[in-house]
Amino acid sequence: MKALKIPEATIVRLSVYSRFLEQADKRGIVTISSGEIAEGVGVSPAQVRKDLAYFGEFGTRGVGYNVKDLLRHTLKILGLNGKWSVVVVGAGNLGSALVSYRGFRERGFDIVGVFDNDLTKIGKRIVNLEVMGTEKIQQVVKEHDAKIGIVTVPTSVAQDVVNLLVKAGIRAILNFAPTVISVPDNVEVRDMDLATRLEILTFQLGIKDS
Amino acid sequence: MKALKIPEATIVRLSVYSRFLEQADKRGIVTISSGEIAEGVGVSPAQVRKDLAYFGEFGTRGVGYNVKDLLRHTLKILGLNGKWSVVVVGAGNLGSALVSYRGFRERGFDIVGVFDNDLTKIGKRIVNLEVMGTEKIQQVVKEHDAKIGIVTVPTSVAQDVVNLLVKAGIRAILNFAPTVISVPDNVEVRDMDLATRLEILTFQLGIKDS
DNA sequence: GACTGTGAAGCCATTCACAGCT
DNA sequence: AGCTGTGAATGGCTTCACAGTC
Repeated sequence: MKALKIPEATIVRLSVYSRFLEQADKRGIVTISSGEIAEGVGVSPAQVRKDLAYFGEFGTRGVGYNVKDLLRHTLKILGLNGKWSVVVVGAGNLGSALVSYRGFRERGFDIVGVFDNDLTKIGKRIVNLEVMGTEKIQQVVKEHDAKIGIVTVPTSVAQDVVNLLVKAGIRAILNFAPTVISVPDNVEVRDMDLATRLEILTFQLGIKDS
Repeated sequence: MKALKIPEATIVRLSVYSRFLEQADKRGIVTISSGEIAEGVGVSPAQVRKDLAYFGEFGTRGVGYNVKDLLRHTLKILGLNGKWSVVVVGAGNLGSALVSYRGFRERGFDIVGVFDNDLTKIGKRIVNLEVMGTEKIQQVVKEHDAKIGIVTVPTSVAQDVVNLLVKAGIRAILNFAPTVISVPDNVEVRDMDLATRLEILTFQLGIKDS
């Protein structure tokens, strides 16, 4: 594979394109141009073409892109041609909400285990899953060959939980704890701190009103 | 104010620094260097200094930064010297979890209203708030002078909800719906699509295993 | 000696503009 | 004529390296 470095922003946009294409496909649209995609998702046409060009030539000059075809390609690129088993650690409000979040299933993410160390939570049912103690992480990860973990525990135990996930063989972590965690080089982490996202907004509001 | 353009990545890091500084302050650390901050949050020392330099000279050459002082400055820059009233639209699992999420309160975000149009949800209590119909948005936003809205409704109604928020005078929106929404130029939007975040990870996993 | 603040350099992502195909 | 694919130009963020200060 051409291992040329791809900007992360390109991947984020690809995810957006793929959802836009799903909608277009549902509406029965067969062919679409970079300009129409750009218009729909709020970027420039050149950006759309450049993003796609990292991965191949999917369009026809003078015509545009075949919607179904391009959709299939984008999903494939994102690794969404198949199911991913995911485990969630932290069965509080946020963790529970993520377990029942439909948007994950729609994109091929299957949550196969929820863990917590709070005895009042263990045994509780969330959708069709029973909350387990963290000592079961290893077993469940192996059993389902899960590669992705979601962390929604408090800051104080986030690193411990991450260590358990890494030891169990998890390769990618989505971290909701508002703290920086360390992992070996072969594990990917993305932080998703909710308060930080609001703080970007308050910063912007502060600038405008001054 | 010097309206020099600040990279958004700088703001995100500033949020991270401020939390790191809170921890350092709690541990009784009085003075800290850019190198120590960098080490703690996983960026380069030069990056830390450059980020801070956008906003002033907060350190002492040969010494470093006073922790309490720098913490106060970073919070101020982020607009966190005070409370922000926030409304949430969408009282499903995710919306409910966000209403009870402590990380918001800790950073000065006060959720003052939860709305939904699902009759089975209206009247339900989430923490200390009663879910209201969306026709009450205008009134609640005015009453609390809320400037920030969080959207956790399905894609199909996201744009309608955003329109209501904008009409009510909301100035900044955190959008969890996996679709692109449009707003006037004077309203800030940040998208926080949860599946997209996982897709960045699956893309990375795909690259590595090929 | 240690560490900040900053201009300059380097690097990466986006935009431009046009050649190439239908 | 219309639209893609892409090298070149631009713009912006990060890193470097050092002058300035304690």
